[in-house]
Amino acid sequence: MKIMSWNVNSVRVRHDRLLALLDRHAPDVLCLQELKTEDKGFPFEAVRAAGYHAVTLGQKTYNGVALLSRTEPAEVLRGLDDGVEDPQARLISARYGDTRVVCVYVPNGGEMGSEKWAYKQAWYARLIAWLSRNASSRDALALCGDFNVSFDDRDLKDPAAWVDGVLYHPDARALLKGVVDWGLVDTFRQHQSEGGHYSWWDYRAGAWQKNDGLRIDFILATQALAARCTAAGIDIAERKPPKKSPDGKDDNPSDHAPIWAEFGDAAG
DNA sequence: ATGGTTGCTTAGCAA
Repeated sequence: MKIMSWNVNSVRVRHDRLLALLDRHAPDVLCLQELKTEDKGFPFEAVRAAGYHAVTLGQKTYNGVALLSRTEPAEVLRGLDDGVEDPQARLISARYGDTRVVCVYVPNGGEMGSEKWAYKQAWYARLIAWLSRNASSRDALALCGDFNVSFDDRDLKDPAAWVDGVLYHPDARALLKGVVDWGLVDTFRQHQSEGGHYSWWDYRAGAWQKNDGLRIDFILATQALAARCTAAGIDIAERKPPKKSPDGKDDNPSDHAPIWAEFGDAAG
């Protein structure tokens, strides 16, 4: 089973790239974040024609998440569903066979001390509560998406430049640790211990050209699932800006690269 | 350089 996750940064602008990604990787499940459209703007027909089921939690302008899959999803859950008044579409989950997949777009957090930072802190706490309500760390579960936090110095080109910000402040790292401590393993680090592997490069200031990136997208697995993880990686080629085409038609990449993890079949 | 770029929605916000 190959699980992928991609912050697509507008599913409408990335329509052709999405179909190409499905063709290139043939994932069993693809988690998408930042659809930036309501459900009616999602390309259901094209995805179905490519051989995928799709369940979505869209939102106008911002956020929005989806799960694409070869097999039919079961037990689809939308939103944090905790009684908190919150219009932001940031979580969708479904079960595929024995494995529950959770797709999240964690809030960025703006600046430390801001209202957005408070929302990010609260959202992490609500996510852990959601996990405890809807799953067990003994189950096969993959929590995938854009977590807007890096784990450690290996995950950033320039840790000093980010340590006071919402993506890498010690208080931000503590939020991510809280999720991992619920009972999850970073599948990428099961297979790669070196630094210099990133999943997001700011569009601004030539970050891609300087490889000034951060690894903030993860596929986190419970021990039951992580034990079957045979490989994991990042498709950085998808992030590479293409040569300007002669007709001037934009074919920009998302600012995030897709990430993936492969899992063997469950024993017995 | 309080900068830079992209997307949604149309001048300002979010990332």
